[in-house]
Amino acid sequence: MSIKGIFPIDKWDFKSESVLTDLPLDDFDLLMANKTEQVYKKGEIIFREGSYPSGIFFISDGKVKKYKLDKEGREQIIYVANTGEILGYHAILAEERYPDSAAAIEESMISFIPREDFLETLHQSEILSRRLLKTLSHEFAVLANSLTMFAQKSVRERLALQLIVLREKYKVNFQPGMPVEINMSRDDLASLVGTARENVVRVLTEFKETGILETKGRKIIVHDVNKLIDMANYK
Amino acid sequence: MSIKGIFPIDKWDFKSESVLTDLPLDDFDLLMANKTEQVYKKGEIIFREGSYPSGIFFISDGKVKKYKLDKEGREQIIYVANTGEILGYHAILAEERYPDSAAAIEESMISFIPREDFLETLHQSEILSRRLLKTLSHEFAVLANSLTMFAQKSVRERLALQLIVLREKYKVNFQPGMPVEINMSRDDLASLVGTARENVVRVLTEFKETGILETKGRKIIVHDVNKLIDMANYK
DNA sequence: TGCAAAAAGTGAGTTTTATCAATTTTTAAA
DNA sequence: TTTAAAAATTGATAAAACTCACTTTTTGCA
Repeated sequence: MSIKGIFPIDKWDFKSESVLTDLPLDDFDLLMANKTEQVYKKGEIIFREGSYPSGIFFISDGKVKKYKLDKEGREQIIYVANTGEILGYHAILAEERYPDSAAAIEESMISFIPREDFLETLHQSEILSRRLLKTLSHEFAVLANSLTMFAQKSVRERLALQLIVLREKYKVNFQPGMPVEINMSRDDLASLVGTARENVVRVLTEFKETGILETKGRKIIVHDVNKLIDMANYK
Repeated sequence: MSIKGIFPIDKWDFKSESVLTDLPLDDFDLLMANKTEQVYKKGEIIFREGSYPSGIFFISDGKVKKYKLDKEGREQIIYVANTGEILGYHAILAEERYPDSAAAIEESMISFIPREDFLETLHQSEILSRRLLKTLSHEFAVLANSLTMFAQKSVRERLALQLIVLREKYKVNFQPGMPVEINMSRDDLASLVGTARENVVRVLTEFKETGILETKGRKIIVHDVNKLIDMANYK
């Protein structure tokens, strides 16, 4: 059985991939006219909170964390964006500075589309505009879920929940029964779950002892998603 | 000095009032053609999470909490919407069910605009579409802030922060130096701050003892916003 | 206006989470 | 492969937050 039958994964995923796929050719060409592509190494910053947006980014391949730093420098991950998703459109559409920072969490291939091209395409294309409205509205639901999770769930429940979500994001050429390796540093995991690294490690140890998962070095392999769903205590 | 000089209140406010104000007359008329107006008493539910959206709502006067219930029935307030703001558009634009519930937290006058009228106006009006994109993108920034607050701030800091924000929302015919009465139940405050009622009461007592605020029955009057900003420990 | 119900407030004990100080393991570069 | 640096892990203690049981105050309605 797919995860969708047992867990509402949609409610934890932005789905911004669907914004650009199968856009009418005219719109797509206009948008991509001046795109430039670049490799970002693990840890490299794509844009910084508070700076002025110069365009949007498309993840051809890789994973990117969207995060905020508080004044003590503590990082909070808002969302992990995957291959096919776009970044940086919020700031341009809101006519504000970037509300968060973005950095690659693994080596990633990312295209840059200049602000003017994005806005011009948006002006021309009702489909793009409609899709952005749809995606942004869906994002509202996702963030409302995350917010509620942070406000109401324990560290153990939050980690269980995020592992379920991460497992989906780390699927590549997945076949049922195949193991999925979640390859994320404990620090990133901690800042995704909103706790200290030590607590993540302790709960992971607990999950290992109950047979929910296994670790190989930093990699996490989930053996029992159902138990994880139980641990998350999520409707 | 206005609050804007000392605290970034914009980052905590959706600003959805700006969506409908001064819309071109044609668009506005089309949108309002079949609107119906209704009074909601304190506590009355406007829509429920998980149900299908039949239209959008406009708050002519009053205040509305947007919230989610977990499976134990514990409530988490996502946002407090004020006079002039609109509600319920996320679900329609995302083509999903309502991601949260909405209920009046004081007697409110609210207009209902049918889904079809909203969508037709959106189709006709590039301005409406642009404004929604702008508002939704701004909301992303607000929710990212809230999420980070829940993940990183203590109960005391969160309560201080929310009191600063609530004080702005409860301003009516405000003149500098005038007292602002925040009239919200301790239960609602607790579910806004993401803690138990008892903790809200304890921190409020502490704030009273340090002269930050005063209470009159359930009403809270903030005397020293600057100290509150200090307590919130917010950049 | 009085009164019952609801809401607010208090205290004590327990659980959860954070913090600090280490040690061990893993990673990646030479 | 070796090895130094980075990352992960463990343990102990302190601080924060939660829960339960209860008392007091406020509210809104008869």
